[in-house]
This record gives sequence, C-alpha cells and structure tokens, in this order.
Amino acid sequence: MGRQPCCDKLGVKKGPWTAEEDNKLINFILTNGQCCWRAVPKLAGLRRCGKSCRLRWTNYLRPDLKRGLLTESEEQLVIDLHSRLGNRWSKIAARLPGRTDNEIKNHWNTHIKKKLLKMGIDPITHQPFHNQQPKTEQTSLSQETLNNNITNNQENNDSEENSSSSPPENCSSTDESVLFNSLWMDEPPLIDASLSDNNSNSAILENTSMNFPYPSWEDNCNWLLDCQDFGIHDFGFDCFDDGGFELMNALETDDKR
DNA sequence: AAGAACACCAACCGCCACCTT
DNA sequence: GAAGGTGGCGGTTGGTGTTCT
Repeated sequence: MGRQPCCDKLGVKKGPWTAEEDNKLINFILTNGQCCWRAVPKLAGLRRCGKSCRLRWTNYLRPDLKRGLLTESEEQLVIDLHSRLGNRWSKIAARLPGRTDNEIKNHWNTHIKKKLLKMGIDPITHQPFHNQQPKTEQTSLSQETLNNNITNNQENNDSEENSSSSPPENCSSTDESVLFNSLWMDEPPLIDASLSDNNSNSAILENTSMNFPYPSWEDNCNWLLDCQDFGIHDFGFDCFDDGGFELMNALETDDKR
C-alpha cells in the first residue's frame, strides 16, 4: 500500500498567501524545522497543500534570501551558467547564494532574454544570430578546449551533471573557458558574484562582517527578530549562522533607535 | 482620464526520480 | 517487483502594477 496523498484536494486553498498564513508557516518551521512537507499544512493549521508550503518557504520566506533585482555581476553569472547548464535553474541558483531558481527563472525570462535578443544573441544557444549556421564541421580550438576542461571538471566536481542532460554547447570564447574552469573548480556556492561588483552592491558590502551577504530584510525583519525566541540552531537552520544572529542583533539595535 | 498594452513575479501545474509500503 | 507517495524541478499562468496611446 502506498501512502496517503500529500494533500486533501478538497478544501485546499490556492492563490496568494496572506500575512497570517505566512506567519503560521514561519512559526511552524522555526519551531519544528523543515521535516515533512506533507504534514506541515495540517500541523501548522494551514489549508494549503504541502507542496505549496514548501514553495512559499523556499521561494519567499526563507530568511537567507536576497530580495531585489539581480546585480550586474549576478546577471552575468546567470548568463554564463545558462550557457553551460541550460534551463537548469536549480543548478544555476545553487551557485548564487540567496537567490531561488524561481527568481532566476523569472529574471531570465523578463530581463536577460530580452537583453540578449537586443544584443543580437540567441538566448538559447548564446550565439550571435549572424554566426549561427546549420551545422558546421569546424569546431574552434577554444571550444574544444573548453569542452575538455568542463568535462574534466565535471568529473571531478559534479558527477550529477551528466552528458545526457548537457546544456547547449555554445560557449565560444577562451574567456568563458577561464571563467567556467573557476566555476566548476569552485563547486561550493560562489560567494558571491555580487560581492565582486564594486559599484552596485554597496548595501550588501556593508554587511560583509558576516560570512555571506544577507538580503535586505526590512520587509520581514520583525519576524526574524522573533526568531531569537526559538532555539533555531536546534532545528538545523544552517542559514542562521553567527553572522545571521549578528545581523538580527544589528537590526534589533536599529529598531530600538 | 480611460482603456490597452506591456512588464513583472508569485504561484500553480505536470512531470520525473526516488523512496516507502 | 509493483503500486503509490514525496520532494524537487522546469514550464506556464494569472493577477497586479506601470507605461503607453
């Protein structure tokens, strides 16, 4: 016998989440951790599907999320990664701390795609339109080198990225080769494209006493402050490292001013 | 001022791989 | 081994706000 269905289709609410629902979900997860999404709606007193709860948490409520538009450098990183990984947004998001696959996917579809088209670059192949030919016998040296490097690095670093799901093979510059060498070599999250952007992210840089850049939390800092009432570390919240608590303390201090 | 068109993004849907019974 | 549930992923949709005519 299988299991019970993940959610009772009847009586399950859809559509935008209310602040009250958000609070219930946050409180539940902070109290119990991310355990079994199927059970979350019932235990948290939500008339939502577990899947919906998971999505809401991962895409919007997670405290380690950055908010706001992607920076120039993040955008460039997304383009570079997309040229290698294709539409594997979760893989791309894994290399941009604080960003979700949904967010990157949206940004790609609404901003980057148009930008590339405007520049005369095919957002699927990452090739200039005028360079695209049906199938050329010529493969540039740099292309071969790049592919070899990536293959090697994938073997070393990312065994799940197998060839069957390989992305568009259209990187054509040695610059990209260098970039991707570093990407594949540095498997842990790239901390962080935005930090290397000297111009556009001073707000984040202001927080660099922490280990990684936190989002601007103005929108939800109130409940984050409440987090201190729970034993968060006990629930396995990696995002709440010392830096996180530093930030919360800072926020609290600011709040009292 | 009003309606149309466009832009943005949160949320849903359907599929798949893996796991449990 | 089969059946069915779970979690995760990518594609798509629909609501809302903004800009254009």
